[in-house]
Amino acid sequence: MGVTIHDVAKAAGVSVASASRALSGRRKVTADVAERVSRAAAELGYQPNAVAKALRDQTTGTIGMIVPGIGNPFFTTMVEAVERRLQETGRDLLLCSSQYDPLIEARRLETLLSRRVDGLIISPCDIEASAPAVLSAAGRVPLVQLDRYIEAGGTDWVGLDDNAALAQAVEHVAAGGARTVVFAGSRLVNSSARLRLSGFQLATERAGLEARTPLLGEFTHEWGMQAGRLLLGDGPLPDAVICGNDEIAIGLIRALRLGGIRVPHEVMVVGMDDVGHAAMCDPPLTTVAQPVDEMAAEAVRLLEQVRLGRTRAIQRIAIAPRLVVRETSRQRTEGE
Amino acid sequence: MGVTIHDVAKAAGVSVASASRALSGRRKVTADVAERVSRAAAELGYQPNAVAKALRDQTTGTIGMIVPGIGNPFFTTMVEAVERRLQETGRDLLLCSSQYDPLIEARRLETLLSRRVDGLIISPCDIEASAPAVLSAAGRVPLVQLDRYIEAGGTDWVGLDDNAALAQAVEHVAAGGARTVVFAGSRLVNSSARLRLSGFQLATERAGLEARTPLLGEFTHEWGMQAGRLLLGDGPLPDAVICGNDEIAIGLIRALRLGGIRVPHEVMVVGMDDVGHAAMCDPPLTTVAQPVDEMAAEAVRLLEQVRLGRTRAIQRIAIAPRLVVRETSRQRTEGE
DNA sequence: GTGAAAGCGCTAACAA
DNA sequence: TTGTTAGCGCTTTCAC
Repeated sequence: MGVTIHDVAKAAGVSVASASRALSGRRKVTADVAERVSRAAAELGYQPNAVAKALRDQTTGTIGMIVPGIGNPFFTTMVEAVERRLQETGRDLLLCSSQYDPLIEARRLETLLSRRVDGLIISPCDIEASAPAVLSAAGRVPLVQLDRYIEAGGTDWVGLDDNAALAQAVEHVAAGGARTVVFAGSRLVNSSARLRLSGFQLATERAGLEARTPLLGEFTHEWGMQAGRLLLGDGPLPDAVICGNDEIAIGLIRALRLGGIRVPHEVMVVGMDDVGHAAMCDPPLTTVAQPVDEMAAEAVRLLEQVRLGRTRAIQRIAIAPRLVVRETSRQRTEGE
Repeated sequence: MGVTIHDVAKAAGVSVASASRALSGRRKVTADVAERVSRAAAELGYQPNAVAKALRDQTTGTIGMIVPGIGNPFFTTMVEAVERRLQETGRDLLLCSSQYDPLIEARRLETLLSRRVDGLIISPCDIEASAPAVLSAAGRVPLVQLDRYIEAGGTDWVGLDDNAALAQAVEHVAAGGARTVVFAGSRLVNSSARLRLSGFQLATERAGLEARTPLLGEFTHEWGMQAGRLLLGDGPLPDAVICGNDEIAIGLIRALRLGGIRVPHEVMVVGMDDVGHAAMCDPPLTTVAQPVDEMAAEAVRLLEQVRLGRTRAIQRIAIAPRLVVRETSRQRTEGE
């Protein structure tokens, strides 16, 4: 480490100012200077110091991202999409996991801020407890919430149109002949959980289906299995189960099959997200896909807008989902 | 943004030096000064500028990590483990994906270096093409390879003891009564692929099993399915299939079952890694677990050692795997 | 078109 | 113990 622009300037026989100009190419220099500087830089193996540049420019070219957990394939997919998007404009991603803990989340927010990230993309882990730290951060740097959000509002948000997603799922099973249907989701500690449940209720009402008491636990495979067992032990099965995410759906199907129930013949199951192993499980899972790339693109675009200093209203962008019909939901033929 | 240590000093009525000392607590100041400074800082909402500190200290408290793809659950698990580990010493992770492309990888390496990361953890995507960039980076900053590595050697490495892993898998199916066995892995473009194949060959030889021609493709579910179909269409099935990772195993099992073959009754299948859905697939997958947390810890520890300036020999740390017997490999009872 | 110099925010010498 | 100051590496006025 350690060849600076001074070394390059000296080797090229010019001032540091000229070296800087030549290297950046943003100001005119004579061809001769340009040539000498670029050769000197190459020979010395000069590599600009981004830290010094950041201090000088008051911008780091870095975006911070905080997700509840990197283990969850949904967030992983999001991270990947955001990273790709940032690459296109030469920026880097500072990634943190809050490990589903608002305290850790607040701490990570602090360090990201102290590292002077140019913007923040966050999926807050708790709809209430995350609010103070998120709002305070939003006051200091462009911030957009992605997927999950805090109740308080006050910052931009990009996510799924959960109402539309649940409507698609419910209408799909209704069209397949379902009359009774239950929702297996997560306890209402985050916005996704709440939105999906209320979207489900809205949709079943509109479709005239009988909605049983929802099963609320975690967004995990384990909870899916438990929910399946609950269903098995509790009277007649519903015609269909709509799940809060794919993991729950896969666990639930497994429990059902272990209980001797055939999917979709006896119970239809629909997941949500379409990440990870949804397409590969057995049978392949019907689910509602989140347009992850679009969401990432929107989030980055929003960050940009604020950065350009435009004063603008707070934006909430809900992106339309796409139903992916695979094999866990069979369209029953007429009269069957 | 924008309250600096100067503002704090002025508000507290002391010099910036005293403010700095009081804030860091690393040098003696009178109780009075300490008190006034910390109150001023709190009132102004002072937040130290990590960029300036980094420039001054010539250290950023940041570790760069490059993995081939964030979509792969194995790398995700690794990233998570490393992130957790770094947290413990107050450092942050700058995460990049090379997208399995040596060119992108080299570029990411450059920008990480220019951001002056204190160390680099990388899983090079290509055993040969990744070498120049990795070696050049290793010359500028502490670097450890994790999991995959480049052929050239010359840097520290932490990974799985692949020979031991394959030995465990092979001995397990041999003990279960297998006589003929085939390996379904990835083409030999990275070190993991090579090591696992050679480990397999060694182990089958030692165990006196008949090893059929290996099936080499990608580390993906799709390739697993294709390999399964290949097996189905090609004469008598082997007694067991050892797979290069869990994704391949899950795909292969699916293809086999679609072909009417029962697992493990007709063919035993063993995966490798034990991340993602291995435990949750149907039937649950017997696999060889990578001790991811330990590997992450070792990698971070190695970085530390170099940082402390100890001159030391290049280290290669192979960590022992752990066989996880689930249901895709049945121990056949004696005389069956 | 080029060079000298200021300054981004911070900490550690060095003096007092 | 405290204050003054230099300097980390860079870019950009401001003169020439």
